[in-house]
Amino acid sequence: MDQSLTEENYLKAIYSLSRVQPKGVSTKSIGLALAIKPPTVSDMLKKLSDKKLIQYAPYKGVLLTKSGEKIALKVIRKHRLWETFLVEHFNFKWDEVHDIAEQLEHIKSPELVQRLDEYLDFPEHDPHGDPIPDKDGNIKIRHKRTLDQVTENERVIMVGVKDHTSEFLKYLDSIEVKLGSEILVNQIIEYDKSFLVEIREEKKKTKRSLSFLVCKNILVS
Amino acid sequence: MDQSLTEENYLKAIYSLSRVQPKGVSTKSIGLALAIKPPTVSDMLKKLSDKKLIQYAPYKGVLLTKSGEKIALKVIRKHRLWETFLVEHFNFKWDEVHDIAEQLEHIKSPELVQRLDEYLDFPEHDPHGDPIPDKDGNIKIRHKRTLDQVTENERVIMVGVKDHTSEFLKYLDSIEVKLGSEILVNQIIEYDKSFLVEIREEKKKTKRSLSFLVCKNILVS
DNA sequence: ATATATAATTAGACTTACCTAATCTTTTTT
DNA sequence: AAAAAAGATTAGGTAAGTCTAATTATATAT
Repeated sequence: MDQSLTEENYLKAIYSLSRVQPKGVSTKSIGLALAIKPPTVSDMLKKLSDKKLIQYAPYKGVLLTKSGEKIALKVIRKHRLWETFLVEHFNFKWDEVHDIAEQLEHIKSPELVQRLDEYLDFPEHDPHGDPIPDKDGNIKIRHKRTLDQVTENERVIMVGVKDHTSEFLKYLDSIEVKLGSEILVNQIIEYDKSFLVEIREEKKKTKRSLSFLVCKNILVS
Repeated sequence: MDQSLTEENYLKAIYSLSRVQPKGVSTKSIGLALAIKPPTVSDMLKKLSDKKLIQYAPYKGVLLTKSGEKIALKVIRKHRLWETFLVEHFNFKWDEVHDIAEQLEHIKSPELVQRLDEYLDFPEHDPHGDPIPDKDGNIKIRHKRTLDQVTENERVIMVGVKDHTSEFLKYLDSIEVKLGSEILVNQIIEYDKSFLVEIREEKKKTKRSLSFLVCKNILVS
């Protein structure tokens, strides 16, 4: 009862999209996410539906069933564990691990995942701050604010990113914003909604101006 | 110019078979090695030949070209590095790693292979004693004797296995024969060509009887 | 040296995962 | 409420990698 690599990718995409569109995910959006044309997506939805991995009625959006979600979470678990491994043990940077993890997440060996989890001492978050589902598929989804929702004079901690692209992550590196950084919002500029902040890292304090778009993609607690 | 997973498996199989049949590998034997029927193999040989990865003329045996060999060695390198990693860092036993490495060997990321190699401190042999090609594809092939070729009263060191099946490896575990074990050949029984040996492991000496078949599959130096 | 056995290839078909073009459905606009 | 736009599906086709059945080529044995 093993899924193909392709099926796993569809389930993962549907899982991610359903967090944004909880009422149902469109064929089109799945196609966009996976760079696949809608008719192909349509065929696959039929197939996943036959396998009872998604709830699907033609022309309606799709959602994962319990068993579909279980599989998606397993793949996401592997992806995030491998990313953690690559950063912590192989010295990759957080912007370099996505493509490799995209391959490693499809390795089929429950025993290997278990050993990996142990080796990393059961991490709860990956290098981007995303929660790692445990081996039973439980995932701690804390609803986090983005930095743009923070008010003036608040002090917050950076705990994740919404944009996972290499470009964004490298930009954060360049301005020395990382997971755990303390961010003090000094002033919000009305005109362009940019934020003047102070970033505090053990002993080092740096003042920065962050654009609205950047703030939108920084998760804080 | 990347090979498919399937193509990589064919190249690897041809590489291994050509060590035993250096004049050329038959379609049939490739099929047997990969559990694929000869007509399918025939098609693939055509394709690999078009890509100049093998020397192939219908009805003659095949051999790898320089570039085909280079690819085969890269895959073998990855396989053996991953096996080493799994045993040394994830506490897998030497009979458990083959199937997982069979998947990991197809991960495409030169950077990852490099980091893996560094992490392992550039190992020269995998957990079964097989040599690991270096990053330029150089492999140290020492012609090793099998234990059955050893004469009475010789003292040798176990350096590898010819049979890589889980069954054989577990049998060796059960009689406490491992890489590095010192083996003293006390007597060779004419009747069934079995060997009476003494296995020396730091302080422990054990007398054993090893069948001809077992001796045939133990490599020594 | 011919007959037979073995090996390899060709022919035709299937599955998975993709595509384009055409045809519905549904939603949005006017 | 009808027309237009957007979205989804159907129809038919392609490539990779597999198969079986039939054919052809080579090797072996009398």
